[in-house]
Amino acid sequence: MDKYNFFQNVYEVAKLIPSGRVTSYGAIAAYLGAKSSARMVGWAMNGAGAADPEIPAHRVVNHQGLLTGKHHFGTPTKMQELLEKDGVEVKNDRVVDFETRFWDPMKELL
DNA sequence: ATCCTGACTTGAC
DNA sequence: GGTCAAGCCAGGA
Repeated sequence: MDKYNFFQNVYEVAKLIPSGRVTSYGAIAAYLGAKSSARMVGWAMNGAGAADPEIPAHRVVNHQGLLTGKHHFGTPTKMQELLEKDGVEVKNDRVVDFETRFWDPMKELL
């Protein structure tokens, strides 16, 4: 645990993201108290596929709603497919109504 | 030990 | 309103 707690927290929060909702790295980072380390959230997500259960990293996008991490999936379109499968409409590598579908752990999870 | 890179964010021009 | 630059932490070479 200890310093690895951060990564674990990221996984926990990511797993709590409801279907059809998306959040940003910064939001998770802020919830963990590491708002200045949004990159670490993305880095932590690097082990999302290795985590158990697997982390729905496709529900985590950047603050713009852009599928920046889609390249880290099997294929560049995998992330979009997963999002659409969750009921999230994706257009031009961007989540439609991102602000409406935005899930803030600090407010929703609290 | 140093340098570079990265799934980000914010601020300034 | 778009583009550039800096800040941030951690890990790999």
